Amino acid sequence: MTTVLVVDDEPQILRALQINLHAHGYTVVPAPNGTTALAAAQTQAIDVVVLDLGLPDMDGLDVIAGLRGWTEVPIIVLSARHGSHDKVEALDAGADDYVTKPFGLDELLARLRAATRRSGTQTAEPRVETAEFTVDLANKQVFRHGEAVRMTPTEWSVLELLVRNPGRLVSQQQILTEVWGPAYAKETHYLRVYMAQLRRKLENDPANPAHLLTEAGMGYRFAP
Amino acid sequence: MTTVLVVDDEPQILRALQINLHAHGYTVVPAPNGTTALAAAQTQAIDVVVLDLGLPDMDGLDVIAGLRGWTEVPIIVLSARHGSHDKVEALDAGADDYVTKPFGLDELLARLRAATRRSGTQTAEPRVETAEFTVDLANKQVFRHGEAVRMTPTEWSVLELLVRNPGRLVSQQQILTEVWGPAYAKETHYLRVYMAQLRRKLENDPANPAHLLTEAGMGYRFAP
DNA sequence: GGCAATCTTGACGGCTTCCTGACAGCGCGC
DNA sequence: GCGCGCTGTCAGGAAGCCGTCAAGATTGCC
Repeated sequence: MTTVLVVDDEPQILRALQINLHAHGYTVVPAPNGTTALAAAQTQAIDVVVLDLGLPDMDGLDVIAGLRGWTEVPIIVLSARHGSHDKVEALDAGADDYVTKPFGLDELLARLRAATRRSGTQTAEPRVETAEFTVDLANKQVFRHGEAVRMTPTEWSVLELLVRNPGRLVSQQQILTEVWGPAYAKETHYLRVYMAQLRRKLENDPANPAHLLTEAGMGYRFAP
Repeated sequence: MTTVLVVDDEPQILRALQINLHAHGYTVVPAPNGTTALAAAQTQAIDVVVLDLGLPDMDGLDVIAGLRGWTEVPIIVLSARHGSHDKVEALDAGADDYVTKPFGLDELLARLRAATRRSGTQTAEPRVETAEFTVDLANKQVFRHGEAVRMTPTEWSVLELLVRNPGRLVSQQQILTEVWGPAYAKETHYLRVYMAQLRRKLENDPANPAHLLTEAGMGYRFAP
């Protein structure tokens, strides 16, 4: 099943795309603005993004840049602007395709197929493994030495964010804003508690973690 | 150097594309029809194909199919037909993109860049390398002779600033204001301490640095 | 209401990071 | 040689950060 993140600020278009894409077998994750779109991309497995450039809260180009900062997921831009300058900007920012409104649903579907066909070969597996534990992103399950490990919602959110950025340093701020919300960006104590719990559940030697690493003053890192 | 196979039956368009693409740094392999196009793709290393659907000898869709039989090279279709049916057919046949005539050269170039970015340089990460160490900007990680080197937040900030300006002289003031804040622009002592630490961690001979150079009285320079 | 699971909050010890001061070395002009 | 300005080196202590444990809140469920 292919999951499409659809970003559009007009509710009726969002709804229409949602219905039509769903009817063609896609799982749709709707987002009415850039902020929720970026948040959704971090926490869910997205196969392709359909992005309307005209958003209320931030520039569409910044959404592209935000996504391209850490993921190669195909991005198809929708826009009412026909100017070549706009197309060039979006494509150079990292978009894969640019479709001008009005567009036929057939065409969008074909471009979706083209985009997923390309990335499909290099399939990002929804499963991350280490020597000690396995994280099944799709099913939200964690195994350690073959045995299922129970996670609380918060534990899972933190773990998922780290595992979705393997090898990448994730700042405390980023974890806190993604998991608890922007108002909690300073509550670093939460993180210490939950990192300790995750390590106790997943690491062989919680005091000397092999995969859930802390970089003092910088953030945390998941080492596969 | 990126090589583009341009397939078009109209000599003047073919010639125009050839000149313009060449002017933008591409190597162009021209082909006036489908047969020579397929032959050329077999005998030369092609990075991306620009294909006009209206060919004299065979259907453009068959050219796409012929290429897709053995290669994943990106194909950008040019066509005078605006109908969504044509687009769907071409895309589903294996094309990566579909541009309708008339089109701006800027747009075609942007789509070329998008296509080659996807396929060709998937290893092109924001990484800066020297003979002795590698700085991974995206993951905020530094390797020296293959081994990860831990950086403190301040060390990383200084290093990142220098590495993001390779070969360029960065004044002490600039580093101090960027890393510590404008109020610290005079605290050059901080810099000496941290440059020493960076060199101790990264240089083979910290006393005779090869990459983190001092320009007396001016600032510092990163030499790749 | 009672219970269990989960999330917050507090306290404390240990460790990392940062700042700071003292001193040595180098290049330059006189 | 000598002073001067700039730079590199080292080490210690203060401040802040991190891990740990355990005791309240809060929530959802029976």
